[in-house]
Amino acid sequence: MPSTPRPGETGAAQVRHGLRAAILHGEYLPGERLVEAQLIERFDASRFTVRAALHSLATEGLVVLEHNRGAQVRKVSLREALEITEVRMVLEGLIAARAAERVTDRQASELAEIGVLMRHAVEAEEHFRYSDLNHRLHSLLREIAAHETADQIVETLRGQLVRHQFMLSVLPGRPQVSLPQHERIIAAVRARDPKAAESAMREHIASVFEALRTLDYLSGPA
Amino acid sequence: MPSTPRPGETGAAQVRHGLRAAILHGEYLPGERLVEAQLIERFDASRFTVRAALHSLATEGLVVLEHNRGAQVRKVSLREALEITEVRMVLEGLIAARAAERVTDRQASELAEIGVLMRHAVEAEEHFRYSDLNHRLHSLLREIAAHETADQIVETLRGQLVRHQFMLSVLPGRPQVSLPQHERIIAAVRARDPKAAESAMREHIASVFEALRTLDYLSGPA
DNA sequence: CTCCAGCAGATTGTCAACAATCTCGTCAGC
DNA sequence: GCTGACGAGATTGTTGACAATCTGCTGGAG
Repeated sequence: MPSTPRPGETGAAQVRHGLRAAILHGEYLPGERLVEAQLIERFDASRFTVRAALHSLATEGLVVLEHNRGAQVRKVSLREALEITEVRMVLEGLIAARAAERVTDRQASELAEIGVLMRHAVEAEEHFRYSDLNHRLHSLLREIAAHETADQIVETLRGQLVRHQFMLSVLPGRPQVSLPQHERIIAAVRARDPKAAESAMREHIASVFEALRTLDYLSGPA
Repeated sequence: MPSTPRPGETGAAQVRHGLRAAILHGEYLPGERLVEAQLIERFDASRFTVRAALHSLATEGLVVLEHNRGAQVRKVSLREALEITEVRMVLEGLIAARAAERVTDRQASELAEIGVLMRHAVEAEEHFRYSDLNHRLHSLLREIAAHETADQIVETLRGQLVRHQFMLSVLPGRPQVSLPQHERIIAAVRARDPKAAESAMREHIASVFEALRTLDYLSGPA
């Protein structure tokens, strides 16, 4: 599946999106070399196009380029993952605050609905469903906040974290911890209280931060 | 001055730095087209190299690329400038908090020194000197915090703001407003009080935010 | 006088070939 | 048996030429 070819897009953007998706899906692991010839075959693109995509992803921080040694998927150390999570904490805090200022009645009930579904998912122990709702919640908040700059940075950072976040979602007991946090965020935004929304979001991500740090001891200093 | 040629660097990075510096210095104005042929001559580089640099700066947000229409310096609207300032507010808040946790005695006295020099500069109405010290203060805080992720994002955003910040520094009365704010930040970091440092920094940049917004009415909706 | 089609010049997008560099296996010397 | 130099193969860096597209001008029709 060489990614749906979008007619409106130039080849470079197609390859970039495809490769980005592949890395995010874990098809290429951190540290793995991205050989141009392979990518040319996979995406049926020219070397020029592949090269442009690699450079672009390098600036985005998803791959690293070394002179005369080509590209490889960037390894994100746990220290970096923690830094990224800290940055996400303050940025999503900003987003939550703005969402509380701008939320419409319609959006407020959408939030409420997600909250209810989340509780059901946790009670039924449907972890995948809960993880999906989690994503929808953060996504909806960003949509409500309509803060392009913060939005784009958060999205970029999320890309760099995929592997670590995957590990997190496996941690048992997490949903029970995060559900009330999510509910507090939803309540604060619905109450149109920016400060409460920001601090609820920050506490939530701070708890993710701690969980990530704990994970370090579990997996050891690889 | 085609930028000092660094021997250790590949051509692409040289052109990128040079062009970046040129844009930041205002040699190319927002909206101005960056014609490849001109850049080839200016930096004495190949088209390939110039192209890579443009793509890189595009991902960084300093230029925009349109298909078959080449590159131009990105115009940052006031709305975007305000968004960027908000993001800087929370990120530099995080940096200030971390700086308060990690500051050494030696760094603390460096901060104190900058504070004294700032006061002198304001009293002597040496605006340029104050602006320089301002830069040094924020820079030192980032060094103390040693938060690579936040640091890099802030630096990138600062680049996108150059034009607007230039306008700000011209505003009369600003130093009198910002001096006490700076002093509070320094005091909080020296007291090793993360929360106080964060809120002092946030208040400072929130005030910059308001000043920027005011500027809108002065210059009109161009 | 105004508007639209068509053309020439300029500019960018793409490609294929060549040059430089690195990696890794091999072999001679100690 | 071990160390280090050598070289073939693989991979990336760079260049120049060619194709596609856009922009602004010219000229004719209404």
